[in-house]
Amino acid sequence: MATHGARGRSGGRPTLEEVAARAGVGRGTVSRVINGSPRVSDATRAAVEAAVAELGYVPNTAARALAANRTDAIALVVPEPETRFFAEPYFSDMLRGVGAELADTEMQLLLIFAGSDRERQRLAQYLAAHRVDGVLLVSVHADDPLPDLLAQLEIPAVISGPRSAAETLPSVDSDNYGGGRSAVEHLLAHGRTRIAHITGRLDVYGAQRRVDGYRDALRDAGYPADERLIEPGDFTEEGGRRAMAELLTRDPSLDAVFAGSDVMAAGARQALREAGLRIPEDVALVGYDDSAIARHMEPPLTSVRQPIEEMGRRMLDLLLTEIADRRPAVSRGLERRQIVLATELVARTSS
Amino acid sequence: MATHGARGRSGGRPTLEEVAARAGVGRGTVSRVINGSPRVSDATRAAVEAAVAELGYVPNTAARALAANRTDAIALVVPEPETRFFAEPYFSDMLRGVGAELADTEMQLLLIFAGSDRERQRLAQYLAAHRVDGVLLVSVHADDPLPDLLAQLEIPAVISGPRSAAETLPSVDSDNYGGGRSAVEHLLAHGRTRIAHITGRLDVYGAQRRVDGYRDALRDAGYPADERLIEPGDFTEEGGRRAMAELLTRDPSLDAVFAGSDVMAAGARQALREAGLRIPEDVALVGYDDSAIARHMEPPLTSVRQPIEEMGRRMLDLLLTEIADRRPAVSRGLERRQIVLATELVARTSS
DNA sequence: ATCACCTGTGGGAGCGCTCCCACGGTACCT
DNA sequence: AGGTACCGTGGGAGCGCTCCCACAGGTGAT
Repeated sequence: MATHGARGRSGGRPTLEEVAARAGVGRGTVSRVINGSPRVSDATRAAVEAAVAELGYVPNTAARALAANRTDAIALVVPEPETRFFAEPYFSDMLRGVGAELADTEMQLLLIFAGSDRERQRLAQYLAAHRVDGVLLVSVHADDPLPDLLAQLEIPAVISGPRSAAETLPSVDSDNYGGGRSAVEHLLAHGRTRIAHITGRLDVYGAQRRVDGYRDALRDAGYPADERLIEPGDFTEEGGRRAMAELLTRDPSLDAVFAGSDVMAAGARQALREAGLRIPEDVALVGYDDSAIARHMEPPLTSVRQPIEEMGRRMLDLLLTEIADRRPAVSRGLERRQIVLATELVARTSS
Repeated sequence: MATHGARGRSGGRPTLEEVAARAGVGRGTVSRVINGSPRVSDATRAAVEAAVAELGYVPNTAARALAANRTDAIALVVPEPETRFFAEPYFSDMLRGVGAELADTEMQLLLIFAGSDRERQRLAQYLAAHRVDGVLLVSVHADDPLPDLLAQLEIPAVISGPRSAAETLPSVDSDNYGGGRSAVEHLLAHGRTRIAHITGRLDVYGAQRRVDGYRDALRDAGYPADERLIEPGDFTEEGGRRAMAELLTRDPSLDAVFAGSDVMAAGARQALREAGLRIPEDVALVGYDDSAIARHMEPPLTSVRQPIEEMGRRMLDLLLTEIADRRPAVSRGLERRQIVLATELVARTSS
C-alpha cells in the first residue's frame, strides 16, 4: 500500500517487481507463473495472472536474455543472394514450413541472407554475438565454412541437405537418389531411352545424388550412362536453357530430359521451343521439386515431388530438440539426427 | 596482473570488464571505445582496440539492450500472407532497397508477416515487448489498426504509402496520381481513346490515386471517364484476369487497358489472349511497377516505373532519423516527413 | 596566484530479469 | 514427541552492459 504500488513510475512498462507487488507475491513467484513452472499453487497463479492482465505486463526480452543466456530467436540462413531466394520456390516453401511449425512456439524467426562476402562478414559477427539460439542452414555448398563456424561457436544448427555422406550436423533431406531414379524409371517406362540429365550445382550433395540415381537407373535398365548426355546446370532458369541448348547440339537424338529442378526445366523448355521441338512428342521433360512452376508450365511438368514444407518443419523440430538438449546438461539422446524423407513422382503431360 | 587477468573464467565469452583489465583501463573507457565516443585519447583507444582483438571480444547484445533500452533491430512488417509477399515483386524490391541501405548500419532487419489473425496477434505481442526500435510498414490498408498500435506504443514507424491525404505517420510514396496520368496520356498519344482501367485494391490509397490520375487525364483530354471502363482488381494475377474478362464482356469496343500493377497486367494479358485479342494491335496494355514481369512478358509490357528500391532506402532513412530523434530529447526537426518520388513511364511493345 | 573550465578517465548504480538458496508450513514416518 | 521430506514461496545475487557523476590534471583568463 506504499506509494510505489499501482502502475510503477508513470508511463514506463510495468516490471516483474510491479506485478509481484500488485499480486501480493514475490518476484520469484511471478517469474514462475510467467514461465509456466508447475510449482505454483492454483490460487497464486490466478492472482498473478490477474495482475499481469491488469497491468498489461509484457516481459522484457533483453533482461530475460541477459539473465537466462538465451534469446528465444533462431535464424534461417540462406547462403545465397536475395535474388535467388526469391526466384527459387524451394526457399519460400521451406520458409513456409518453418514458419508454420514455429507458430506454436515463443520463438522468433530471423531470415538472413549471406550471399555476398559482406553479408557473410556481418553474419559471422552476428553469430559471434550469439544473437540467436540456433541456426537453420539451407542450401549449403560443399566447401562452405559456415557449419564449422557454427560448431566452433557451439551454436546448435540443422542443415537442410547434408554436405556429404559423412555429414556430422543434424540434417533433413529428401531421398535425392531415389528421386533421380524414379524420374528416369518413369521416362524408361514411357519408352524413352536417350535420356539426358541437366544437373544442379554439383557442389551441392543432393544434386550429386540425383545424378547417381539417374546413372544407376539407366544402368540397371541396361543403358550404360552416356556421359555426353549429362550437362551441369546451376539451378537457375538461364542455366537450364543453356544446358539444354548444349545438349541438343551435342546429341540431337535425345528423346527425354531429366532436369535437376523445375526452374531449370523451365529453362530447358525454352531451349527446346527455340529448337522447334515439341514437349512431350519430340522430347519428354521431367523436373524436380514439383513447385508451382511445374503446375503452371505449358505443358504441365512431370516432376519429382519433395515434401519441402515438411522438411522445413522437421528441421525446426530437430533444431528445437538440439537447443533444448543443450540447456541442462541432460543425456544427449542418441536418436537419429539425419532424417531422409521420401520423394514421389508426379506425372503430368510433359512426359 | 592478478589471477583474473587473461581470458576470464575458461570458455565463456570475454566481457567488457575483462577487456578493460587487459587494456589496463576502466570499464567506462572500453565502453566509450566500443561505441565510438570521441572523448578518448588515441593511445587509450589503441590499447583498448588491441585488447578487443586479442580477446575476440564481441559485445553482449542483451546486456546492451537492457542497459541502454534499445535493441538495434527494426522490423519490416508486411501485413499480407507470405504467398503474396513472394508473388509480388514490389515486396522483394522494397526489401532489397532496405537491405542495401541497412548494410552500412549496425542494425538488424527482421521480416515479419502479418497476414493471418494469428500472425497479427503474435505481432502485437512482439511489438508490445518492444523487441524492435522501429517499424517499416509496407502496403497498409485503410482500416488497418497497426499504425495506431504503433503510435500508442510510441514505436517509431514509417509507412510505405500514406493511408490517406491526411496521413500523420512519416511516409514514402511514389507519385501515384502522376503515374496514373502518364499511363493514360501515353495511351492517348498512341491514338487510343477507349481506355479501361483495372484498379488495385481500393482500400489502398495509392490505388485510389492512380484511378484519380486516370480519370483526370481522360477528362483533360476531353474524354469524360466512363465508369463502366473501370473495374476493381486486387493486385493479384487472377484478379487481373477476371477483371479483364469482365471488362471485355461489358464493353468489347475498348482499345486499351491500364492495369494498376504488372501482376494484374499479366492476368489481363491472359484474358485478352483467351478472347483472341492481340496486344497491342487490338488492345494496348500498360502496367504499373515496371517489375521483372514487365520485361519478361510477351510482348514486353509498357509500365509505369516506380523507384521501389529507392523508396525502401528512403523509408529506412526516415525511420533511422525518427529513432535517433527520439533518443535524446533533441529538437524534433520539422523537415518533410512525407516523401513523394517521381514515376516514369517505360514504353515497350505492349502499347 | 586564483579561479573557471575544459578533457580524459574510473567506477557506482541500475536496467529487469532468472537462478538458486533458504525458510515456514504441512504431511507422514518412526 | 521428534525427525524427515517435500511443497510453495520470498528475495539476494548476479547476468554484462550504459549512464552519469566525480575527479585529476592541464590550460588559459583574470
